[in-house]
Amino acid sequence: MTLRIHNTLTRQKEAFVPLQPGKVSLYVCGVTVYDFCHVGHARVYVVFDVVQRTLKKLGYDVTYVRNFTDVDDKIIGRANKNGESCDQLTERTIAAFYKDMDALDIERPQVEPRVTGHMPEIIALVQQIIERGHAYEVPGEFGGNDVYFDVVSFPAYGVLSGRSQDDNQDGASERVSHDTRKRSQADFALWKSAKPGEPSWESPWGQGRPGWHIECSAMSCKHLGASFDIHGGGKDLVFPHHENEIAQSKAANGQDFARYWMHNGFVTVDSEKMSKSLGNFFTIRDVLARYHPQVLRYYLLTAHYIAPLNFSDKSLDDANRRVLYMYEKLAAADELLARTQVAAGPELPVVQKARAELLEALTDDFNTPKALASLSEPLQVLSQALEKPKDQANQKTVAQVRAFFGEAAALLGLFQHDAAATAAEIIEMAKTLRFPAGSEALASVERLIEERNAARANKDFAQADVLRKQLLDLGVEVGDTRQGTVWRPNLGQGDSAV
RNA sequence: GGCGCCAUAGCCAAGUGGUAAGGCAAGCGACUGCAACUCGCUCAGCCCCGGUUCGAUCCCGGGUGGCGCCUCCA
Repeated sequence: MTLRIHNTLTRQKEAFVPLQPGKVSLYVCGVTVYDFCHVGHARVYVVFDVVQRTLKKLGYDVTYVRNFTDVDDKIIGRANKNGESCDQLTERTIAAFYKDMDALDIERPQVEPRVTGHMPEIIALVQQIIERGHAYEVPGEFGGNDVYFDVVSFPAYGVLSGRSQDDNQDGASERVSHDTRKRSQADFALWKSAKPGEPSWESPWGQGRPGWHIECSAMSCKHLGASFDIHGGGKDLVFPHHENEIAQSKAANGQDFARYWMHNGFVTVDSEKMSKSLGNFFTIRDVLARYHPQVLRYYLLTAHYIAPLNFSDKSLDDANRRVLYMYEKLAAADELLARTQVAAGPELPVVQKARAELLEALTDDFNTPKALASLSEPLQVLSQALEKPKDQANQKTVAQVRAFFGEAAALLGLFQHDAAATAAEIIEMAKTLRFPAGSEALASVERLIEERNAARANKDFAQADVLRKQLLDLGVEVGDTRQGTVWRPNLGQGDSAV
């Protein structure tokens, strides 16, 4: 099956042909580790997790590299503010990063390089760029030299972002303070001379540290080679970060750099980009305090990765209901299959169709909304079959659809957990959020339920219905089952804002 | 100012040159003491104006409305 990828470089969907048959090299820009990740970060890494899973499913031997930026102005600033070392800050942040990623079932890349571990490679790369005449030194503020990339010396500058050098001049001249040491205002730092008290490394230009962009050129080259298949990241990295990476890498070795560029759209809040600087962000752990990780993951996959994704309670609540429903159906299937011997047989058309649609969707530029839609029909068939579980044909349907969801799980990173347990977790989260243990709210719900049960026992149904209405007003749905009365919060009517 | 993206039902969201997936919500029916859950059924002429075409939501041009990048940002 042919994989098609929208390539930022050409702004077109192209058939994917790897550099080496059977192998895919993938580099995704990681995070600068000075703070917790927000939902925007979650989206990138969930998206590329699905990319990576799809590539594996297609039989490729995937080398996935995702870096940590652990030297940076913001890290230094935050560490100083906290009164701790940069190392302490970055180590702690990386641990938190893993906790978030693991919760979202994001698989670890094969290589996770850190900038601090690649100084020799970075320095060598900068030297190479200087030697080839694409960078120059200027005196730094506190001794040592800064090294800048000479944009004018590299005519191809702008291929990715579609800007001419004149465009950049115009824009930059209004907002960026002029640095008279730079030959062109578009020139960017490859190496920064150290200021007192900052982490620094010995280099041919004195004590200093790398500029932001050079690290990715150095690390991708080391772990994937000068030329590799796919380079990804958030849309905001197209310019200048990725543009600069291309310039540096090509200037250094003259070879092709990444062949396919993938950029995911932003997570927005009220249609505005979620970002640290705007302050309109929600950390992953903020969200996971209110929604199950599977719900967040599902939600992040409900839009195509290129499109913007507007973050809202309403959307999460929709996802919450749907994911709970799906897990409950899978749990019911598991329960049936655990006590039933189902004979094997030819695969049902509905499963064959769904599998084909799922794969087709993912191989068409990782169309996850379409992929999720492909699960609906088999799920419906499963639900119908579960209505009459003694029917042998239905049992077969349940077994086959359940098995198919196992396959889908591997691709989407959903439904990989025990279904009954996950469904229970989702309900429990909603309960404890709205009716915390020991709270008056919980006590009153339980009191009403008892009263209602007493009324029902006395056949006083009028009173029972009054109490049901009261519970509903509290956001509680009551269900009378053979096992007794159960209740759950009315998902999606929460008053809490994210 | 430069470059670019988006505009599909109440909400979210796919998609195709030939009369629009899926989800949530909603309505109706079944089930139920009544309900919830569940199952079944119902539910869009695709921002506006031109053009190309036998035919456009999908192609081209213009407009309007959102948004992004050009400064750190996933």
